[in-house]
Amino acid sequence: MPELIEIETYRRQAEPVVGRTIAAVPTLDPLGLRGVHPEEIRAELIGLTVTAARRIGKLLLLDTDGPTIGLRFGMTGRLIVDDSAEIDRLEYGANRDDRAWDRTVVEFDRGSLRVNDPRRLGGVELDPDLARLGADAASITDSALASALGDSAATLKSRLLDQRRVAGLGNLLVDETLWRAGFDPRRAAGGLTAAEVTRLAATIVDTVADLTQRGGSHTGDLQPARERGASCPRDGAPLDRRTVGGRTTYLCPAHQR
DNA sequence: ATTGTGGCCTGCCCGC
DNA sequence: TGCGGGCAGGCCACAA
Repeated sequence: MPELIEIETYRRQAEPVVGRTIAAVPTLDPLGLRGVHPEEIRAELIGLTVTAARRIGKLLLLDTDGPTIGLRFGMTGRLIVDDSAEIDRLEYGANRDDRAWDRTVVEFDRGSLRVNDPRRLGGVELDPDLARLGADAASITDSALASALGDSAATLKSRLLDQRRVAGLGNLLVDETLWRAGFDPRRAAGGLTAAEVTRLAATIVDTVADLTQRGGSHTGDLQPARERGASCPRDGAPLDRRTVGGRTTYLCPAHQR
């Protein structure tokens, strides 16, 4: 999916719909509704006026004068507001805008919003439980990261990917951050010293800011080396490709400890 | 409770 | 050119 950086772009894109009223919801993919019947959500949505566009982690929130609308984008979801998309290409996503992949379409009194998601892993939820999300990675503090890592025996990477602990990081951002900070993703999350937690928190914040400026989660320094047989862009050592936290992981055995 | 695994979906890319 | 296999930025249910 788009990670925190892309969802923040979507949030800015969605700002113009604040103040608009939902007139119709012609498309709602049942697959993304967690068992709730499309008609049920449609009935609740029609007539609502959007009051704010927020983001927590990878969750886009549209507040209204009724329930809050939560939009998730899965791995391939893109947001199109008033028929224009700011991100027209996603790493690993399809490069076309096929209307057959529209999973959510909302028509307002003026203009529209749609989620185009070939792989159908995103979804819509009303009044999502925000308590299930950890501190937002873009501004995470030392102490928030320390409590997110806790004394966990799980790997550092899996803990950083766990949205209940730290919200917003996906596979690419975690690999980039750990590579920059020089941590082995397989280390126990609870095994970091206080100084290491401080260094990691700073690297997370800096990396998110840096890649935001560059234009996306896929613009990291490690990214060009995310392929078999590649070498570390920092020290030239052969990169290691393995599964950590259930995800494909690239790491440098020479400088990530 | 915590941690790891498998599966959901579909498009794309590579090699034969 | 066509086909099959492997891959994918997320998340959830489930099992140990």
